[in-house]
Amino acid sequence: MARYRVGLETRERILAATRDLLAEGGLDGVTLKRVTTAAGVGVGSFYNLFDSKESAVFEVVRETLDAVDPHPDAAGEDRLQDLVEAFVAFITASPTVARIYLQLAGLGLTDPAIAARVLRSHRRRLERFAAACRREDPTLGADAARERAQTILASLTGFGLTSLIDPTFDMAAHARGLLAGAARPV
Amino acid sequence: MARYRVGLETRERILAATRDLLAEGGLDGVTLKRVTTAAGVGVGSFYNLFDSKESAVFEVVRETLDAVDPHPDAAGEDRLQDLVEAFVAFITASPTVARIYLQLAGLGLTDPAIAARVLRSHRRRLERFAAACRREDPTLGADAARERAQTILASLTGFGLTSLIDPTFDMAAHARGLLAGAARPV
DNA sequence: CCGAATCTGGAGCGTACACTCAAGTTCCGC
DNA sequence: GCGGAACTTGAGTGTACGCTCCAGATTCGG
Repeated sequence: MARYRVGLETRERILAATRDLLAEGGLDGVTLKRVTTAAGVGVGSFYNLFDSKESAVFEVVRETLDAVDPHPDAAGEDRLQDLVEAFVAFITASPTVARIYLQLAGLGLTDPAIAARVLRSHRRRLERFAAACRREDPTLGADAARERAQTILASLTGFGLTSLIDPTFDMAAHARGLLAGAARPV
Repeated sequence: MARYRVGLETRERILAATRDLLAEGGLDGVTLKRVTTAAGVGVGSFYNLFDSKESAVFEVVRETLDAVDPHPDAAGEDRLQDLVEAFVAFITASPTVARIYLQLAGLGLTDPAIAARVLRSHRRRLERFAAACRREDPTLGADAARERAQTILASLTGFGLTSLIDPTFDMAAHARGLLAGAARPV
């Protein structure tokens, strides 16, 4: 939608404002008025550059999701430990954005298009975890690796959620325990 | 607020309507108009019996949370396995209500009063899990038992969340694996 | 430097929502 | 069966929201 240079810059300012508001007050904190005010932009300009409020929010979330994966180009080489640590860092470093991810993930979400994208992102990460599992233990079959990856990723998600609920929960420590447990044979 | 018999009955009808709407369309599906229409009650009556929409919703969630705990009077006797199975049943049997719980739990929640109640409910369940852990392995210290309980409960939460995101995720199977892992010495 | 495409702003639209209020009705202890 | 508290009602209030519209300004290829 943006063709001229000014348009692209405005777009960036809007995304930055959306990101800030998201981090500050969660999904409910993002309203059109606040976004446009924070970006110093008219409402009309917003709709010249985005289809809807939701599309701007989703773009920010997508960027955040992509950012969590460490050097995705070298996905074929990362170790399980790196993936786990990256996930922990994602949750602990930017809890509000993580909260938004979990919120979008399946909770109160009515838009099936967004739900589908979240699921796709989840599956992609799952495959990456599974590959790392196989690399860690080459004797593992494809199915067994996927099972283990599912367990680890689901637990990690739960750890993240718990750390948002209960500030005393030490996510990093539990994640380490998870890794130790996963290394042991079942 | 309700003293007369009619008042108590109306209150029950409102709660039932709220419960249905919650299960049907999530938090967003609950509006004052829908609740009062479904309950066959005027808006004014609602506010004669509840402080706010939120308080009615929270009461339903609280009841649901209480319902998940098996025979809470005999809390001193239940086995870890029972607690885990009850949690799994809670998620799989009423996914929409479970979704609402997770939503309230920390995601997009701005009301600190409700956040505090969710945390309290979480802590209560945590203590129960910890006690069951100690009963299962009496050599466990209080702190070690609480750690283990935290791991199990957080993983369970993650399993529940994942099963809401990804329909192919088999929560019951992973919960069994969790139990087996917890029984093994670390 | 022209003009068509792009960008800008913000008043205003329609809608949905939670909640109030005042007037009338029912309940129930005495 | 009296009286006051509890209950009921729904039109109305205020507010917030996402989004449209469009006239005028700006950009930039030719």
